[in-house]
Amino acid sequence: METQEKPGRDTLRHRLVDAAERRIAEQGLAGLKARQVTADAGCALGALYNAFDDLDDLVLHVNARTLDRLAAAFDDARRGGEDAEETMAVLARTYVRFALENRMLWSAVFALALPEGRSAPDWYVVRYRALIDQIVGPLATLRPDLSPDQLQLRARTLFAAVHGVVGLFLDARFLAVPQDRITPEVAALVKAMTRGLSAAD
Amino acid sequence: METQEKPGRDTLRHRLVDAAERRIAEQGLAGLKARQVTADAGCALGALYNAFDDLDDLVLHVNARTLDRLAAAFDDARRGGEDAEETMAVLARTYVRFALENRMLWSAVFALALPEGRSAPDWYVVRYRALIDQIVGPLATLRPDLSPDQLQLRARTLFAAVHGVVGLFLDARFLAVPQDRITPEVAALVKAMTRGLSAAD
DNA sequence: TGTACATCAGTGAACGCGCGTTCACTGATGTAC
DNA sequence: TGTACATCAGTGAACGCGCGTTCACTGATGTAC
Repeated sequence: METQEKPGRDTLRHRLVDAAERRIAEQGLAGLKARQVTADAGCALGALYNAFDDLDDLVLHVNARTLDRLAAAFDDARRGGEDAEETMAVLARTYVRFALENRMLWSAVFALALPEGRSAPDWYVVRYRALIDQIVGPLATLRPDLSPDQLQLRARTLFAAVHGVVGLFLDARFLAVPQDRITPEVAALVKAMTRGLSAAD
Repeated sequence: METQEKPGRDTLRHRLVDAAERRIAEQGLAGLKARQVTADAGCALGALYNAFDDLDDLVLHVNARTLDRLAAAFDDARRGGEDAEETMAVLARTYVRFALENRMLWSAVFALALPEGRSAPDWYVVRYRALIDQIVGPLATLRPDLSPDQLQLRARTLFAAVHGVVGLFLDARFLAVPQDRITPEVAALVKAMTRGLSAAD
């Protein structure tokens, strides 16, 4: 179903993803409209449906790109840490910075609600899993007591917890929190969660 | 602007909130439509705008009710704990159970996106703050080293972290996690976060 | 080199639908005299 | 007790708009002979 990604930097597909990415970054996922994005990409409305199945499909491609960028940032981050504990700390800081710098794009990753029956395609889910795996690495060092299965789970928990903190602090729905207080809070959270010996479970 | 809540159990306002609550519980926030909810409540479409400013206003009232119910559950929970640590653990379990049993209603609390300029009214925000205050109590006992300001912040972090874990595990967008594994993970998270002496920050 | 034909990305007007909100109107209830 | 009038919750047809998706068509490019 999914066409092989064409190599061309200037294919219509590529231009559409670019345009959609810009649009989402500025207006949020809800601000992405078929007419706008095709105009931005310099093609007709109908061409969108030649290049992609539908709008959701286009959004999935933007999100995949976002996930890839975070994965790349994680790659860099992991090279930065001396030991596992520091690596975890750096990963956390990286996540927070990334989420702050890519607010709209990052929320789009979680805001996209596929219709009832439809679930995200493999090439998409794979990217999310890759992110978790980057956490499993250092976590395994810090928590040698956990089984591989438990590590997978705990890595997700950690990710989700940090995600929750950043997310809730970001949207400012209820009493905004100054941004410079987010990073220390997340640091404390991660440090507590990764402490080996004394930690519960 | 906000009318005094009429006492009557059977006012149209009350019936509309009831109907909206049922609708959201079953179909999610996105499934709430003006026509449906007024039909369910047994009134004409236009009556909705007599009773409430608009649909969002109605949703706010449903959400307020949901927040109140969680607050009530927290009240009970706090009576259950022997010491502060156990109280925190019970609160966490309560939260998880509540979120699982009220999935749609609970996500509606966070999914409601007020239009650009508009922010949640005071009578609404108050309820959210009350929830946080219930956490501050036991947390203060466990972390006497934190200032009131820091406690407020940390309570939010804790809440948001748990929220993130439950939320991400719930929506099953990426690899669903069996429900019975959520509670232990959250327990571990909370225990780690509330450990006093050795904890960071 | 030239001609006929097939292919297919790209076009944009038109379709169709869902849905929030409005507004002129109704009719029951309460008040004044 | 009766009449005239005001009030206001409740009504539902109509408005208006936004927007995703389709589809008959165009025109450039490639292929066969």
